[in-house]
Amino acid sequence: MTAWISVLVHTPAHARMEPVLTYRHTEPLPNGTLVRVPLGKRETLGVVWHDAAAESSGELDGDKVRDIAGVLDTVAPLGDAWQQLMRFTAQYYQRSLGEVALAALPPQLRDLSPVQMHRRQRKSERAASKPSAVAEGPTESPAHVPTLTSEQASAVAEISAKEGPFLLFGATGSGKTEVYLHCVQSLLAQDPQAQALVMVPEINLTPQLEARFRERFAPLLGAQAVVSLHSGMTNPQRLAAWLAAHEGQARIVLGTRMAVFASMPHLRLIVVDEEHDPSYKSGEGARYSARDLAVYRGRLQNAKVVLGSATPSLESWHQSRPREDGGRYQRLLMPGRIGAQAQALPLVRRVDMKHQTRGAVFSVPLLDAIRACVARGEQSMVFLNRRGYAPVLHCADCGWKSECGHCSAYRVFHKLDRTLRCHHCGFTERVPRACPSCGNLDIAPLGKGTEQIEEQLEALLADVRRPDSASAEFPQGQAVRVARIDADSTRLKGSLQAQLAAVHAGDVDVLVGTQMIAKGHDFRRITLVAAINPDGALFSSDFRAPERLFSLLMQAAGRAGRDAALGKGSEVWIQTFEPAHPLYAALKQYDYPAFADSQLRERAQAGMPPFSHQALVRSEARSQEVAQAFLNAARSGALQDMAAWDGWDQVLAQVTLYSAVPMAIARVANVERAQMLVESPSRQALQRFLSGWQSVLHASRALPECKGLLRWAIDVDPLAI
DNA sequence: AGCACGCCGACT
DNA sequence: GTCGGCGTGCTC
Repeated sequence: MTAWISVLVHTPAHARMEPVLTYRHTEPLPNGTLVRVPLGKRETLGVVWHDAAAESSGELDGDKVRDIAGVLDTVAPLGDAWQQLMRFTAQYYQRSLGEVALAALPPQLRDLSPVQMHRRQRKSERAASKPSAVAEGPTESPAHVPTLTSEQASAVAEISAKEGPFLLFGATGSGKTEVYLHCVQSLLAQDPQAQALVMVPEINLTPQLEARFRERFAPLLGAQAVVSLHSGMTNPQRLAAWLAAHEGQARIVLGTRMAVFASMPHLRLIVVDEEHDPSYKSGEGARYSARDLAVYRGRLQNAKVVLGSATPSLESWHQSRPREDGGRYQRLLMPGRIGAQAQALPLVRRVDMKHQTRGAVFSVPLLDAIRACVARGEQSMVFLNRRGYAPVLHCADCGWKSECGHCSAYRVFHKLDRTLRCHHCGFTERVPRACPSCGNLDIAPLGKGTEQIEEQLEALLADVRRPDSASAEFPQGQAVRVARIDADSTRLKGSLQAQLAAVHAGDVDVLVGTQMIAKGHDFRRITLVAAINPDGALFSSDFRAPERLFSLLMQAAGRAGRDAALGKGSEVWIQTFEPAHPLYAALKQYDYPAFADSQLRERAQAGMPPFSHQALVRSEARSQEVAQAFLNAARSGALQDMAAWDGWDQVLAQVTLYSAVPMAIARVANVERAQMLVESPSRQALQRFLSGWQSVLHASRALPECKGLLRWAIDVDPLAI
């Protein structure tokens, strides 16, 4: 018997190829079956996909059809819900189904034959059934389960009683994680098969989350019931975790945005922690938002969705307005801080830099406060979102600046290894001794980065001794220890964890860093947090910059005073030229709702998201002219060539196409980039427009004026414009 | 996306 | 003389 099998393979949208190819097999195969198929000269992974909508339309001569090379029949077929999630993702983010579905599977699935696959599964079965391993003990004593505060308890109760999706608006330190743990626990207790998915924005945050969930659930369910899924894992680890989720042994899946695509047949709960975090939006391939897909997936699989944040995205905040005003999420409030909750939140102090020495990195009052903090034996955290020593090197004589030859950006001065480095293309050179343009020896750094902050702090605190540090070895007491944590200091694997451990151990008095240190890490002894120069975001052309700044400063502030005993005197310092700015005023009151509401009013007035929906088409070429020509050609194609399409005028009437502009950094690694904004008050109209426009975009590529176009891509719901 | 074929520049 | 750059074309 011969059956014709439709198979989805990894094909990007721009390849002129049907997303589903037809193969021959001895028997019919159910949808979602993983197969290996010959494709050209190679063999590749495919998913059986009989779908009326995606079925290859054209006639195809029988002798072209090849046989399926193998069926991965030890793996259960991917379920309907997973297939539907792939269809939705592909359609919403304007990518081919093949690309989305195959990219959502663990990479190693692509290289394993059915036999190898079977062996792999046998191996992990044996490992799972061996209870002797130390880490695996249901033998361990049951974990201590803390009693919930009344706030936490009522959040848990609401989540269990209502349908959601929920926006858990909880201040930093209000114990959101404990709410997640309880929700997962009651879910797993109710249903012996149920699975939960818990996502965090960053890989750095997975170890502590995993530790917390393991401690709580490994004694109840066994260690193999909790798995992680993120890009820091090796391919075999990822495959094993993915299979455990797919087969249902893994009851709890923890991970970064990619985990939203994990096959979880019994999924009943999805938690998106720090839901506002931009890391949930993918920047490559299909530019999906794992947070938005989580909400969709929850509806699809009848799973509860909990989005948690102390500073929700304005989109989610708006969605959680009262139901009678059209809100679709249930807003849950947890304003209190636990542990230190009796204490007030850290006092926010604004320093007016207009009244400080021009060019000074540290204002006098901030420096005094840091010195006092050190003298008390407490820790401070100094925060500047710019790594390196100085963002640019400058010649005062001829005006030369350290531009990158390949990008429209300056190379950053890194003093430690005496290099000029481009943060966009990586181009690195030794710092020249003299101005490369005029030979002047007097070239100077302009602006400041974390390296410089670290250096200056060491000098400014050189005379301060740590309290009670005098010993035989150090009769005068020990010098203040300044440490820096940023992408440069943590380049090596494991060095972030090591540096964090040093801070926790009290080996550091003053911690300098980029936003890396503002996120999630639970520093207990920090009582002073300072933002050195946060003003940049206030007048940025990016309309989301204030939202991000507020969130970042709230998170940074959340690092201070977490220890109940020290919490009382904690302070957050903001050095600013705009002390009266409403953003800082709202921050001082820790009043996210006021800030959000004022931002939303501005957005509504300007017709910006969430009151409109956006997509961006980006193009790359060797020249800016070609990059823009492509966008303009596609634009006129939409307005003219497609005018005859049935109903197209109604779509166009609801869509605004802006003109092509160079991107903020127009050239990166000698590639010119341009973009075009598409906007509509109706999400559906935008979707219809983009779907219809695809063919014109593809066709525009062939136009003579677009010769040399390197690539283009659509970004639906872009985060930065 | 892979992978091949094919036609022009600097090097073992 | 080759090695190798990436432009173009094809895959059931």
